[in-house]
Amino acid sequence: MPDAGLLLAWYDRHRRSLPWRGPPGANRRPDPYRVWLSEVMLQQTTVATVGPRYSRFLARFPDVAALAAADWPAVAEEWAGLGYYARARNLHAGARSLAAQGFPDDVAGLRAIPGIGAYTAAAIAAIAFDAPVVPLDGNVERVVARLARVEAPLPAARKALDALAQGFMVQPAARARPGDFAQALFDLGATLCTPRNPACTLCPWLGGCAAQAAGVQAALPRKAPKPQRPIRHGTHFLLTDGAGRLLVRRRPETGLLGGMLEIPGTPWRAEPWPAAEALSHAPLPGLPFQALEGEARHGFTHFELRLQLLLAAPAEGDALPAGSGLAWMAAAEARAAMPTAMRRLLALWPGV
DNA sequence: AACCCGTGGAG
DNA sequence: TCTCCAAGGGT
Repeated sequence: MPDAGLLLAWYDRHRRSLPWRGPPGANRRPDPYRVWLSEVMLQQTTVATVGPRYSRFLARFPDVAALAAADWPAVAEEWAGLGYYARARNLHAGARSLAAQGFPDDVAGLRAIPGIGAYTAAAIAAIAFDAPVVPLDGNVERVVARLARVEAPLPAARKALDALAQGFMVQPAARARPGDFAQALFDLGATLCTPRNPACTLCPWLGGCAAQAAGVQAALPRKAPKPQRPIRHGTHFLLTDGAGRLLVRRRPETGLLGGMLEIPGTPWRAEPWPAAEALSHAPLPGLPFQALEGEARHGFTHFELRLQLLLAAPAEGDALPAGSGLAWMAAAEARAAMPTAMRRLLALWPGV
């Protein structure tokens, strides 16, 4: 493995300025809560997306105590649109547990917090507590696979890549600055050692890269092919009152879009719903529904969703079924608290 | 091990 | 339009 000092020297000149990073050369350890929040928010989510959302979340929930004291609807609203909502549920539950226990400062303790896996535990330990570990994320996998010219495809190659990555920590330069070394690897992977067209001529490790020497850098790391996504259909029911409010429902705590607000509708299945069949799932019986033009499309990780929308305006005073979880909410407020799939559905409605 | 779990941007 | 992918984790 090449010289860790070369990468750190490059990082000191080219590091990205990001909201969750302190000023260059800061000797003060960052707040573990902020590192935790940023790492969770960055899971499978781009830096560009996270930037403003991280700042907004932190302004609303500035520390563990504030997040622990919040109720779930407030946290869900703050996370709406970011995806992978289990992250928010775990963050919230974790804050409530940490508010009493304090923040663990090693990998094993961090790993026990829900939503913190091998990567995030290593990242927090390295960045917030100077633990001599290398967090293996997609960037580090790519960088290491190229340096060592690992031809085996992911995810099977992950263990080998992790062993190679941890090997950097035998170097005193890396051990002296574990948090900076981890973030240097992230920045290298994000700005130079990119998935396509890596900028090898600018790389501080140009001389030590086996893939570049062989001319195969752009083809690594190899990945197992992904299964194709099936299509699912649903029909939802937009009920409006005379005061600009919508009938909304909170989804079950676990599973897809768990704990988030939704427009009530049918289950999502492979076959489209004939209107007559869909109506048996309407939240209020016997209403005259009008079909809205068009279809909302939304791609999830493992299936493609196509939704139709039926519109009705219940008579004032129509009672909501007891125990249904249905509630009236102002349209703008509801939209802001909903996941993207539901926002797309609402966009079919000219009312907002 | 193989699935499940969101979203937006780049190419 | 379509594929790929991003500071992954849980089951």
